[in-house]
Amino acid sequence: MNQYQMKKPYDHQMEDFSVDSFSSDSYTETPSFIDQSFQTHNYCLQEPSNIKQPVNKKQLLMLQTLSLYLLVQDHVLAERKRRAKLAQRFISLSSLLPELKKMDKATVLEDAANYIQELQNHVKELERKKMQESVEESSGVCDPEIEVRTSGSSLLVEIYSQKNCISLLKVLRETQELGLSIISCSTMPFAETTLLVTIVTQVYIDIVVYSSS
Amino acid sequence: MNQYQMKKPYDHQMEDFSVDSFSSDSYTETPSFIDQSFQTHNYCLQEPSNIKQPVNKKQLLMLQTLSLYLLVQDHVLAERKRRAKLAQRFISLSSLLPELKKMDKATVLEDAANYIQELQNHVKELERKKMQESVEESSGVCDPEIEVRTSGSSLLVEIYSQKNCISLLKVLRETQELGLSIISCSTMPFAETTLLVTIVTQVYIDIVVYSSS
DNA sequence: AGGTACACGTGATGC
DNA sequence: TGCATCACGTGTACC
Repeated sequence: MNQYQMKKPYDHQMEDFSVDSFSSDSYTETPSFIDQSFQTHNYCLQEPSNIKQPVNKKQLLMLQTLSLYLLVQDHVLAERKRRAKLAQRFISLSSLLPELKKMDKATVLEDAANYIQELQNHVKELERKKMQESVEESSGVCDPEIEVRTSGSSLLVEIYSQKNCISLLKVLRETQELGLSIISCSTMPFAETTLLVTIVTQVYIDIVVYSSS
Repeated sequence: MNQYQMKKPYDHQMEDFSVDSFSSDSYTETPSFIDQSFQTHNYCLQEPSNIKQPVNKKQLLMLQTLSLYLLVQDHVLAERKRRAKLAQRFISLSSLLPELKKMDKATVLEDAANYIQELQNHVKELERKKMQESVEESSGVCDPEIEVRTSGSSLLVEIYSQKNCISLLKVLRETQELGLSIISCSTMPFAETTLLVTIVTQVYIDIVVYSSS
């Protein structure tokens, strides 16, 4: 799964990038002059009278070399951290891809791109269907003209729906929830595309009927 | 957009990786011994009598060095090709990501992973809704019990639908397309979740009615 | 100026 | 055996 972390060409690729772990690499092992430099530094601290003595050319060169070395090591460390981050991201990304056989970096990138496009198309398709459905539905729900006539406690509701499918059961259930007892309900098709719904109800509790639209 | 191709640290990062374009890099420019080796080789070809002469140690060393050099150059070229491929894939991938500000490799990888997860969740959500809708719909379309009674040229159809929304208009339209003249159609809710549809029709042409329960 | 990111050439490793 | 891939240290550029 995580081949990115398994290769250890120089035998010093550690999780924490500890400098102490360097051993077999001639490029990165601590040069011999380091110890000498540190010893010189300690010596100066131990004998304050010598601090203001101008360091000789050899010592100066060593100090310069040391600071350069430390700078370079910093650079090496930073680069190593960056690579580790990239490797980790590669692993995370590849773990999201389906049917992943080769764990190539190139393959991971390519498959990720293909997979994203595939998902985008899928989403687009699904949302297209969803959209047209909701358009159909909302135009069916919002459009109908509703006419109400009363006579005593009786109520005549006429719904004139333009679209294919209004949720008749929902309408009837909501009617009942309003405290209206349904006496009869008839539906008739009209002009091939519209539906006339006629509901006769009886008010059996005291309510106020709000006309919306 | 394509920062991956813009950095030219050694001033020899070319699109076609032409070796001729190498100029300022001490690591990759053709060493001085190359010309000598080629001259030696040409000399041997021009004077066949000298071919079987054992080459001296210096010439042998040069030839060995040359072949090694060519091998190394092959390696360099292959690695360069690989890097170019990776960079290209990075560009392709990043071009698919929305709202991409930083074009970091690390950022591209992270954003790609996040985007994929986002899309996956989106698809999952959409398909969940789709699924439950189609389940509702199909159970509403397939479940209803239908009872038909005839009396002369009259037809009484009773549809007992379990679910929320059957496409009543569709049923009525198809009824008419079967050559049935609709006399009346009444719908009544029943037990809060079901709908009883009663259709009275008259057969006005000679047809054969198939029962597709 | 220091930090971040990159491409490079190189040696190593696995098929 | 080549060939492809990798991680590494390094030099460089941009902010």
